[in-house]
Amino acid sequence: MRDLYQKVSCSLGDILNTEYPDFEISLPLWEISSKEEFGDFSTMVALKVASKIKEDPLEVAAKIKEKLKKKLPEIDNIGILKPGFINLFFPKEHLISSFNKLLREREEYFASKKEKNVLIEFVSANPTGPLSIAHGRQAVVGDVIANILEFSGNKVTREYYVNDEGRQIDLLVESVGERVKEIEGKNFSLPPDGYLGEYVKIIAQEVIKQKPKDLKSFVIPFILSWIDRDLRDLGVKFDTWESQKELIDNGKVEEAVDFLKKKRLTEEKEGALWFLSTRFGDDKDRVLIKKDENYTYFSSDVAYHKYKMERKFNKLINLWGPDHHGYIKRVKAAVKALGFKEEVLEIIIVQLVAIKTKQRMSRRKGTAIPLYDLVKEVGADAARFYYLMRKNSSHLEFDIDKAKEISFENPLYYVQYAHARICSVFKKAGVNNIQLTHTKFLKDEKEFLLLRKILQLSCCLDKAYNTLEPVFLIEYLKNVAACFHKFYEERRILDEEANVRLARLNLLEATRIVLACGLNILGIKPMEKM
RNA sequence: GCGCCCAUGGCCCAAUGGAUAGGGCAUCUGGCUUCGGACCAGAGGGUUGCAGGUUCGAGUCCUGCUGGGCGCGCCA
Repeated sequence: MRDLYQKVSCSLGDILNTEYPDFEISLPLWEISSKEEFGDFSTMVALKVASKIKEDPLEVAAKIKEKLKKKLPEIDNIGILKPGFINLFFPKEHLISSFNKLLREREEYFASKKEKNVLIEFVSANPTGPLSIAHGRQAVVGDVIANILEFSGNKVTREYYVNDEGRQIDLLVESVGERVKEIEGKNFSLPPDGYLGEYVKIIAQEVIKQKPKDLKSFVIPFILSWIDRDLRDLGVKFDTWESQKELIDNGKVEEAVDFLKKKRLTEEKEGALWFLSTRFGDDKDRVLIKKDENYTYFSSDVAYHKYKMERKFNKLINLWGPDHHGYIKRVKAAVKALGFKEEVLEIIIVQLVAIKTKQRMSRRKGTAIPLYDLVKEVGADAARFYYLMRKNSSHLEFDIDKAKEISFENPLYYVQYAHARICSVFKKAGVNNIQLTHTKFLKDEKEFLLLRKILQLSCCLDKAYNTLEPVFLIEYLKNVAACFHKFYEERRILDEEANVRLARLNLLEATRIVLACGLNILGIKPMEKM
């Protein structure tokens, strides 16, 4: 389907270039038809062109159709509908040959070879406590974006940036210290903005047990081990953990600041050192070194991004929470000032998880809902699927009191059920490996409905890849499952005569491959029974 | 005060300025002596927050209003 899609896109692009050179082409030209009666692919370029040149859309569509017919003689059915849509119907032989290829190559059929070296940084929550369910979304979305990139042939490094330096860390360590005193029965007083969560007491107990020499260098790794464990329980594993403290200790921050200084992009004023970020599109200049001679968080971030670039990645992706929205301009400014191309860095804002409770989630106040509670309650797979059900930019409603319903009503099980049903049919049929013949015995319209649907996976993956939105894969898998369940209800498989039976078993196997492929990319294990 | 985002059936969400505004949950009605009923088929439910405007065409774009969320540190 992918090769067909590309061919069809090129043909249409050529026609537009020669017939309507003034028309600016915006991709994608074709989209998967929203309804079966609209064929395999639809386009509304005729409408766009017509509005630009003030002609009748239907006439433009007719003209384009004639040109398309000449370029694509193998496609016998091209339709035009009401306002000016052009719809393509692929002949069955095309679908059958794609079907054969799919069965031969299996998941590989949908893979591609982009061969970029990508760094994706996500979660990066301060090590000041266990991860919350809000971080869970960042973790799963980042992980699945990484999977999508990997499946498309890129080399991907998953990185967690550890903010192990600064005021929040000091506050937490101080809070632990006071809790230690409390447990030991001494006088204690929590700092004004100290951390109030119960976990602080757990750490304090651990401190008493292990009696570390230095509190800070004990507490942070301890919390990081929690974070790592919670992420693994969710099925997310990082390749590298970059420490902010190490960037400072290794002189990388100093180096980055000096670099900007030498380029005369800094200025001393009011006792502080400022980066002239307004020269690169920022709203105001930013402090690099504070009056008290300490580096700001921003200055280590400049160094961090410099260090990212130096590691020879051709694409950097950052996943941030919406609270960092105002931070984008200054980091992009820094990237430009450091002499790198701005487009290399892509920043995705993943919205927070909205909680249906009166109280606001705060880790410091100890009111955040821990990620491990959710995973314990519903399991990693259901949590992952649920997290991916909205676009990155959409708020995700999350009612923790309904966590059990999340697992029971999770559409994941609709998809898993389709996979398990297919496995069950194979078990009943008593076949282990399917022969790749008999695909030519697919004749029934119901069969082709399902076949068309499963072949769309490559287009769906392209869309998810281009937009970095895993939600399209979720929607697609729900769609495939629905299509399969319907087919299963309408047509028998095992009690048909031999040729049809084998053809349908092949169709089921292809459907199973598609479902498994999609689920694997989502980091979810397909179930053979449930 | 400045800036950003959101408002779509009872609830949660879809819909690159384009095809009859779609789907899930909930409600109601049907469907297993037959490959798994965690399924399928069907029904009801909408003036897309309000008022204008732009055009062949507006849920989508512009202006104003109402109601909600968030960001605006030499915090991290």
